[in-house]
Amino acid sequence: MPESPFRTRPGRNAATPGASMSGPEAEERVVSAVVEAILGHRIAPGTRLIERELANYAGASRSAIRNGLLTLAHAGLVELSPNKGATIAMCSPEEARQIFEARIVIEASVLDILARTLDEAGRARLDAFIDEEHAAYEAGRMEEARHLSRRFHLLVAELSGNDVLTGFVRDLINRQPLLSWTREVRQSRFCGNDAHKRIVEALARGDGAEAARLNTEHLRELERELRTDRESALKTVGAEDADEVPRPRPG
Amino acid sequence: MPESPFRTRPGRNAATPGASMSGPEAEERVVSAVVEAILGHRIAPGTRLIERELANYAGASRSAIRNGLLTLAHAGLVELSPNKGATIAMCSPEEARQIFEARIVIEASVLDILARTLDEAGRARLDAFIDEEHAAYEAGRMEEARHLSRRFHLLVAELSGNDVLTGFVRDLINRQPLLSWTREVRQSRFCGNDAHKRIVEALARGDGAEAARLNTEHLRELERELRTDRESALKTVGAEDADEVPRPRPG
DNA sequence: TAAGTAAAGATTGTCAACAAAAATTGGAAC
DNA sequence: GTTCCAATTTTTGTTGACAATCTTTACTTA
Repeated sequence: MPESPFRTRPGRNAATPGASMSGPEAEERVVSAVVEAILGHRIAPGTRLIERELANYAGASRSAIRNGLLTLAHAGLVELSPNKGATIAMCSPEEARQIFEARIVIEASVLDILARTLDEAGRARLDAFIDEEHAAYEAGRMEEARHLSRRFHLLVAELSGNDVLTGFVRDLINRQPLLSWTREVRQSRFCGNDAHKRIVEALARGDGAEAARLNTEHLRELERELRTDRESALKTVGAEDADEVPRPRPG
Repeated sequence: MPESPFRTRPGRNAATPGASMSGPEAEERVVSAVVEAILGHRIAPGTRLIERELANYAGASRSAIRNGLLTLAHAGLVELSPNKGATIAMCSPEEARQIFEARIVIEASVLDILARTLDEAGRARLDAFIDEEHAAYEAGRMEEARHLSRRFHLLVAELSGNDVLTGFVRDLINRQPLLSWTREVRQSRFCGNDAHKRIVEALARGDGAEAARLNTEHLRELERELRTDRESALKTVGAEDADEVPRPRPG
């Protein structure tokens, strides 16, 4: 069984390595493995991805890996430089700001659309989702809670019925974990506050402007938290265990 | 000299075929050739792209072509289906609606940002651009005018300083020609009305809301024109010269 | 010790050939 | 004339090998 090419936390692997079967699934396997690893904060930005290692890991040929990396690069999750290879993308503070700005304006538009078109079925899905999210949080299943918290914004986009905007939102959400390279993001206010719930209530009232305002506030708070996390991480960067969290290699 | 793989209008080629040199430029050459051909309405949506033909045309190997097609697929310009190959993407009316909706909301946000941040240099660039656009229109250089007309919306995004949103706008604009498959889009109101000029004026006043409103109106009119073009094209589809405009092949 | 340099190793970029799948062609039956 | 089916051709998918490039290592020199 090939070893995971990602440095992982002890007892937690990036994904189950596939058999050595190849095919179009192999490409997807690599893509989703990398995405999952990024989302789970198991790879740090700047980590170099080596084609051959990924190929062995996924039981695929280098061509499939190459395609997968191209896909990831287009999604902004990895950076490709000619003759140098692929690394997990690193977001500068400025890029992070732009991503948040983009999320704010696009999600505001989506909420505005949704407030006008939300039907009973959609409302029911949102309510059920909020309950599920709350339950995960209450039960202390933090990883799941964080996952659902991200999914909420995607669900809102999906319900708006615009696949194009939904795709943009998905890309932006997937890049979120690149913005902070601390392993464990503070979860306190993630789902503790009922920001999502209040957004849904505004939507149910048909008040798109208020829903957008709440969402904007919510994202701004997230951005603030992230920035403080980032700053504190920079201060203590020398004290961490290099084996657990791979440091970005320059160049 | 290899023949163009695109059916072209007489006396007008998709691009100058490159020498048989290979390399990373080959991939870009194919990508830009296809993009240009789509933008110039020289390939119809649904046209099948055959790897070997593209390879001969661009003087590249199939690998490079394959990467290029993947890039184009990510941008939504071609569709890839396994074992079947690549075709120029076809937009359903619903997709077209979604693309316009996305443009409307994203460009509105961009204009809102820009109204607050536009400086003298930016203002000057916009004015110069408007002049250039007008000049091209007056001189009857229609292809250039159409090109500049699209570039205007991109320039606005660029000036907003948000690369993420700019990328989204670029993708959306590039897909525009897929929405109508008539060869010659009626140009009458494209640059004839001074929609762009009025948008810039609103921006200069710092009135982002008005700029956004004007832009939305502008895009809605474009969408209306496109829809009528599309409908009339559907009526006369049997009467056209099959050699000039390749019909989409089903499957 | 530090800096510079050349060899060795590792990694990516490219290609051509082969295998698998799909599209086309031709012909037979109705 | 139309429909079905098999053989052929075309096209895509995959692999492995080789060349070009970058990175590391080891060594020399100041």
